[in-house]
Amino acid sequence: MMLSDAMEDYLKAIYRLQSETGTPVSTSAIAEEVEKTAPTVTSMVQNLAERGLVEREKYKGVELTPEGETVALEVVRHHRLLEAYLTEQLDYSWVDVHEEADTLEHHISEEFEQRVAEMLGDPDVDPHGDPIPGADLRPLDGDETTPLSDHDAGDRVVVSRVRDRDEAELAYLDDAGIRPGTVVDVVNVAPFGMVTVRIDGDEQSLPEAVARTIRVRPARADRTPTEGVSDA
Amino acid sequence: MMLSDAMEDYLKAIYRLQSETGTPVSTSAIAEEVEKTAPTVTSMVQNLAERGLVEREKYKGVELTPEGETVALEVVRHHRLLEAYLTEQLDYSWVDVHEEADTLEHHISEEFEQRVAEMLGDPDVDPHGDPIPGADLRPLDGDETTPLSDHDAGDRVVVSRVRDRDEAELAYLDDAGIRPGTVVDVVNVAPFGMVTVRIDGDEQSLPEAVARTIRVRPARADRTPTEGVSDA
DNA sequence: GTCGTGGATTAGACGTGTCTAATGAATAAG
DNA sequence: CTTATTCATTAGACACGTCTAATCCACGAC
Ligand SMILES: [Mn+2]
Ligand SMILES: [Mn+2]
Ligand SMILES: [Mn+2]
Ligand SMILES: [Mn+2]
Repeated sequence: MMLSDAMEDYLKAIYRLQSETGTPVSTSAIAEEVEKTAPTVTSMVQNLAERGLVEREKYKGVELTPEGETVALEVVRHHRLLEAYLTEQLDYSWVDVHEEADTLEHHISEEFEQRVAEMLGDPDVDPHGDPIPGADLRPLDGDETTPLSDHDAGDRVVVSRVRDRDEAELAYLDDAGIRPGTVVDVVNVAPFGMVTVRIDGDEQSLPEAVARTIRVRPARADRTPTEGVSDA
Repeated sequence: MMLSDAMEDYLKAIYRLQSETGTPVSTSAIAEEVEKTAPTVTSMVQNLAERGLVEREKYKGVELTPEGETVALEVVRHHRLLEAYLTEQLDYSWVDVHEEADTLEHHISEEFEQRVAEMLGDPDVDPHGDPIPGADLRPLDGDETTPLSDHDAGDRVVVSRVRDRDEAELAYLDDAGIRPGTVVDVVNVAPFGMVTVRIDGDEQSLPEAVARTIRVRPARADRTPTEGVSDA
């Protein structure tokens, strides 16, 4: 099936929204995600439904079919492999890679995908900590991470993934030394505004808007997998 | 100026045809090069003329303006850098790179171009021996090479460039051990058909259709630049 | 239950790149 | 010169992705 860039972007958007909420996705949510108007989305969604890539209930919402999900996973795989490749092989900063990958994801061949994956040793996360779908395009596991802003003073957590779309935000995080793998101690959570954390001994405060986009997992005490859930 | 992939491809086509013949380019020649119908070409050429990228004389032909040539050179630079990059860094065969580059050339950023060029050490030819325009996009020098088929028995020549668009042909050349830099002794030129050559001691015959697409330069006796024209 | 309102869809339009069919221009052959 | 042939252009159509304006539907407030 020959799909346009636009169609791929809509499928990716629906995929993302669907994974976030678990429920059918609204026209307006898609419109916001792809930065198009609602009627534009309606007509594209009709098109995708005719091709069997989404299931649609009028006035209700839209869901990916298994085929649609596979396409979305392919695009996401391209995107995240490219991000990894650009940072590791071409010396891009993780701040800039998203935009470049967002275009290239639609234009690389299967061969390119394979060679890049091989060159990188089949990585399973991209530079922002987002999981890279495998070549088989099986659905990804559910996300176990929690927003940093949901944690309490005293918690010790490890940064798992950060949002990759906002360059200013990434630059901020980069500067703060926050990236996947960073160990963070939550020092204080003020009711409304700042989250104060300690990183590498330094204390600093993060606006809640930022803390909400940093996804973390519990730091198991000093890397000893004592009470780990299945990790194999 | 925001140009579509299609416009870039037409400009590249006009550029190629113009460098080959030196004269204004006909609608039908462009049509053949881009694999579109003549009316399609006419309308695109009108569009390009309105944008000041080509100079057009109705029923006569079309020529690039300096701005149009600059765009063409940019696309050609992308194409050839990508080909070099794919072969050198991603282990592509020179047989396959053309197609991949033909798409990607329209979708890489200036940053990508720069990083690739840097990574490769600013190469000046691509894997097929075609010159890569510099970052300044100055027009390329004229081509000094001659078709192998124009040579006579007894000539010793060095392969300079081969045609990159025909994968079957490239596979053939690859197999024959013919690539840029290969030293070739012309053993015999039959009036119509074969050109017999010696490469690395082995004699083999090439169909004239192939010999015509292999561009060579004289092998200066054993790499001693005695009677060289200006080479600095 | 009715109704108002917000979100979704339909209607209708436009720009782009492409096509086929019809027409027009340049030129080579007589 | 006139004409036949070839090549280019114009005319008109279509698919696609997008928009704005008009209409429609669902659902929460009453
Ligand atoms: Mn995209
Ligand atoms: Mn990412
Ligand atoms: Mn191209
Ligand atoms: Mn080439």
